[in-house]
Amino acid sequence: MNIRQLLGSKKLSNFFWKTYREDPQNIEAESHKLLHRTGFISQVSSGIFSFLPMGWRSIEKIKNIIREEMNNSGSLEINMPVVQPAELWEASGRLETYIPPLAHFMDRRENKYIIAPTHEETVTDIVAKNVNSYRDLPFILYHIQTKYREEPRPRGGLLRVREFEMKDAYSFDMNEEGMDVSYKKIIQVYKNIFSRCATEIVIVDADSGTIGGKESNEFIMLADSGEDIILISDKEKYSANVEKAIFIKNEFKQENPENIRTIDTPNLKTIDSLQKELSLPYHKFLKTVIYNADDKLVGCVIRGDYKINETKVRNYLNVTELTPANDTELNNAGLTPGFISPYNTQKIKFIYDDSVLKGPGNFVAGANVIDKHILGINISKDLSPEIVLDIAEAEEGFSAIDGGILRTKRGIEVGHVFKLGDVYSKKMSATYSNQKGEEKNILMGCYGIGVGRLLAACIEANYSNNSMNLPLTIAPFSVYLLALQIKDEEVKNLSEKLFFEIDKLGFDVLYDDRDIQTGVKFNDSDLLSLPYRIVISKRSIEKKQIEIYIREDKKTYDYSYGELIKFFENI
RNA sequence: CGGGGUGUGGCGCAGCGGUAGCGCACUCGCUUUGGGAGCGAGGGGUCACAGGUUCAAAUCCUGUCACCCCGACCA
Repeated sequence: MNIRQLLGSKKLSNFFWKTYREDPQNIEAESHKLLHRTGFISQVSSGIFSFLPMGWRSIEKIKNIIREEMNNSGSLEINMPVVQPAELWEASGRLETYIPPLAHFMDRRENKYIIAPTHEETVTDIVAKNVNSYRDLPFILYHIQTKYREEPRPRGGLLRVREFEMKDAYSFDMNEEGMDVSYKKIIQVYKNIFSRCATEIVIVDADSGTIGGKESNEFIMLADSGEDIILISDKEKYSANVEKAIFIKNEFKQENPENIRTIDTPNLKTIDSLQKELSLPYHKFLKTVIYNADDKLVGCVIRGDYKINETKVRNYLNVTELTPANDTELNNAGLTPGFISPYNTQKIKFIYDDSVLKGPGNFVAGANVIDKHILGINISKDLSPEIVLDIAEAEEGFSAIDGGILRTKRGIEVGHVFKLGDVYSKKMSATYSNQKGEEKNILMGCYGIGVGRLLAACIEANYSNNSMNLPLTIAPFSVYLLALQIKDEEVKNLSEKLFFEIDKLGFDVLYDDRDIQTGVKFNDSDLLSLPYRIVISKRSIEKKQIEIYIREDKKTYDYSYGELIKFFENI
């Protein structure tokens, strides 16, 4: 390749690149603003974006890092289709249960096709058709493919979209031990990937949601703009998504059973107002919330010093819809909104949080009569709960199971791994014969990274005013070679010579050879904020010094030509 | 799906009953050019859409749609 061709796709006079001076109207997320202003993306519709040449270079760099690390781990790249027959999803049982509902279309012959939101079904089908023996196991397959999910609310530019590229990997093992090995292997791969993208991540215990399976971990990049809330123990041995987090509940001395008495509590419908009125601590109250769970009413009872974690309730009940019941539903069930209690309420199934058994024993609860509460309800004497489990939500300051104190942080979920076990292999007959010739279910794990979201998250983590500051590994280019007075032959020659030399050393150089205002070039360079910026002008030729700005140092240096080349040789 | 906000040239905005304007961007010319230039000359918009009120609608009314933000839900 000669220098002209090499320059072709790397000089701005030839590049399809448009930057914007102002933020687009309405948008909030900094990564979204910057992705737009630096011409990385172009919005097609809500949650659906095109990548432009500059943005696509970063995406490709991220994908290459992912590929290298996955391949190094021995995983094998494949490719699975986006369009899939509905039968595949019928086999796993997710055709009707997937949330949000699967996007689909009918072909000319009225056959139903799914636009895939994920690929467990497809990969399990491949394995069911092609694996027979324990000799074929274990292995890990992955691909980087487009997903489409009908998000209720796309947001934050690339942070939450409807169509996106995901790297999804799937492990196949003979037994639990093997599955654990694969799971740990991918966790290490993910650590490598994120550290190469220069993002600091926290690994947390997570809920497995629609995907299913038992154990699950999320990779969270800490950022105030993130939509996930996580809890980290200050002893740093425990961290979890709030959906999943457990904690040590306060215990109180068990009291002797009291007699029940009803009191007037006009308009005191909340624990807050009652607590003030009665001058009793929060843990003396029972909080009862009635939910509509897939059109059936279920009651949840928890001690007043805790809140209900709806994800935990949903998982226990194995339902898809769980919303607090409205007043009409409550009245129809003979309940009095604001004064509900499990006492003498037979029609409804109640789930108790285990906090109710940790003292003090006697509680204040609603009387199921308007403007009345009951004092002295004893948990074992009067209620004798049958279903007792953990349905409490962890909060800032609670005691962690490692002996530390839980702290709340916000973050962006950039990766998620699941131990699926035989959830899919059982339903889709992905089996193998073991050494004894017995047919066994293959145990699976699945592992995802959202590519575009990772880019947005890196920007959220690194941006400063009007600058993306992407790390060297994923910035669209490494060096911004800014030539001033480009019409000057000496400037042009020096610039091209330098371009070629640095390019040969393995750095992507973006050559700004545009014959436009100096200020525009500097501002574009600041927006893109590549790790290195070199300025060539008549001045450099006169002084025989070349100016380089090193972002990491936030400093400008003057080097001779030789020194500059040496500098890049030593990086 | 609830709550809020915004829709006017490519982008950001003003106009809020009398038939469309500003800045930037774009095209041409000259000058300038190490921090989003100056002067001059141009091109570009059925004012989101559909009804309605009015002599007259970007402007008022009704409805719809799109986008953004908060929540719900979700990887």
